[in-house]
Amino acid sequence: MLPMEMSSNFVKSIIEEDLASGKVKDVVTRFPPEPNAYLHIGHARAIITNFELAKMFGGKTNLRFDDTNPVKEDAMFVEAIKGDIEWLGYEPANVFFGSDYFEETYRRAVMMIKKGLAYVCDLSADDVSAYRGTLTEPGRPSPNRDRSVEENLRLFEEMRSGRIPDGAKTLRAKIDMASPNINMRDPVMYRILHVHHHNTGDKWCIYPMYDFAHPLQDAIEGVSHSLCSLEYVDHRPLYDWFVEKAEMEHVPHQYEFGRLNITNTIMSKRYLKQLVEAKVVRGYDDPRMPTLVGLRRRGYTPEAIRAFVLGTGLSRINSTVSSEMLENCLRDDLKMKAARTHAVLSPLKLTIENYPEDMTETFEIPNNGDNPELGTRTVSFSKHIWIDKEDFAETAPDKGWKRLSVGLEVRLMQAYFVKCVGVVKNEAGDVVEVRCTYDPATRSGSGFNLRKPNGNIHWVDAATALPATFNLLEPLMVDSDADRSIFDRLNPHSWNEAQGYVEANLSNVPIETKFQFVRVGYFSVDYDSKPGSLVFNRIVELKSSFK
RNA sequence: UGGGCUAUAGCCAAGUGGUUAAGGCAUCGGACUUUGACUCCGAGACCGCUAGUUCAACUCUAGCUAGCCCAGCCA
Repeated sequence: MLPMEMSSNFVKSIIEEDLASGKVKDVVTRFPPEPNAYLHIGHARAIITNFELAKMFGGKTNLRFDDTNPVKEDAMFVEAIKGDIEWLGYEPANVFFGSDYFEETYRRAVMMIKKGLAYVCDLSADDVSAYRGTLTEPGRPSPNRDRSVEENLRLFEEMRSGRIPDGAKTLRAKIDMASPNINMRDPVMYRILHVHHHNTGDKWCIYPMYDFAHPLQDAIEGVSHSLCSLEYVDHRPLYDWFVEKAEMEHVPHQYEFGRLNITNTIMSKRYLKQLVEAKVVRGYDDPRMPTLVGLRRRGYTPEAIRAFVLGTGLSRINSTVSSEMLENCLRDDLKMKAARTHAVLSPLKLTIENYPEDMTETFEIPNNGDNPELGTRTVSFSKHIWIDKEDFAETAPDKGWKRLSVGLEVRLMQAYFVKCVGVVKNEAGDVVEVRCTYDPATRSGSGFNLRKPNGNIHWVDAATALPATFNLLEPLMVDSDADRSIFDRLNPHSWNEAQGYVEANLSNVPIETKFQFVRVGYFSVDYDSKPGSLVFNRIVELKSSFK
């Protein structure tokens, strides 16, 4: 069963307590992506968690683009990210940018200088690093640590004016160079970057660092619960310090949860970029990619992704969930929603000897036997039929064989029983045609029950079937050994194409339409598909206990 | 003795002193079946380890072990 809402977890408990104690009145969360990459399913977890949590408590969720580093960001991603969130089914209460708050952030920085809590530092990047100390040794104070408030004010203004080159000065928080938490050793608050910003243009040449900007942004927006991943745990003391020292009226709190990984799936932005740039994949929306655009193109539904995220829970552990879990969510979602039709992926000709050459029948059959609301469709039947190679073996391999073999009788689903009376082979000895006879008394729907077939197989009428391409997608990675290069871990068979046939009624299917191809799997119409040249992506296979 | 975080079945994950330790995925049986699907029934845990507190410990305490994170003018 698909989980429809978030089960018990530590963040939910915290919110319940905060509400009960009166510490928090309005639940406000936010999803703060940096606009520098396509979103992937790991982001989907953050999105879904933030939105569902707020929704559950009558709160709201903002989308906030964390655009404090113009050298890495690109406005193109802003629209892409908005689209992904909308596709997932969420609507942000507000769409903000970190850059909306540059003026306010600057004022707070000035305030902190006046309070003697921030200073302009002349150290180079290398020197800042050297002065910082190591994990086991304390750092040393910057030579400029005790500059006067007046001088700091003057220099900070000078930084802003544009007269100082990149990297020559920084504004630093005056905290504790001996702190065992390295984040507290006078972290940089502002750096000089003479770079054009996608929102603020050339107005600024100093940009705030994440550690300073983020808590202020949360505070300004009235965020109550600021969720982030585990690697920010060590930043929380800094977060709280900035909120307090910058005298923010609203006090947000940060809570961290573990990242979600999926087996056989590479999730880091960097690796995904490498795959695209090396042309290992066909783009960010390649149906093998774990990006939201990739999953969408492949045929994953927002409902399945939401069920997956809700079903895997939330904790302070970096988890690696089996990809089978995601696959199951897709099957579960499409089980009742998708029409079930016939497709033959590896065609083998079947000829019914006792069926008249010029006869054609049409059958009205249900689109989904478990869901009458999906209606019916008409399929044709005639002397020449395509079946799947896998459904035929000249001699049955074992007594459990439930398909067709010489001398055995199976049901062509929704049609007739056919009995194999012989085969035609080519020079190489491969079976190229199966010869059968059919029994008119066994017509589906007739109530015939005098004998049981050896199995049920799908088929399409060769006279009317449409040729189609099937993209049989497998994991990009076969090896989870993170020590090896991703290029050494690639699955050489991640993309297999099959040429086969589908029912004639699929001639005009729109892209992204989902089907269950009976006994084969769930498929979605690819973006490249068009009438006369149909392309289907296999989203997931059906489960099978057949070995 | 840098600091921090984590530890419940193969994978996720509830559980916050007293329950047969939820649930999902996976796996293995069985039933049903015009999908070897679905559905249904059944099966799995010495709760990281060791001491302790307690009538009672997955839950509290101490010690230990293992894994992950931190030394960007990235986020």
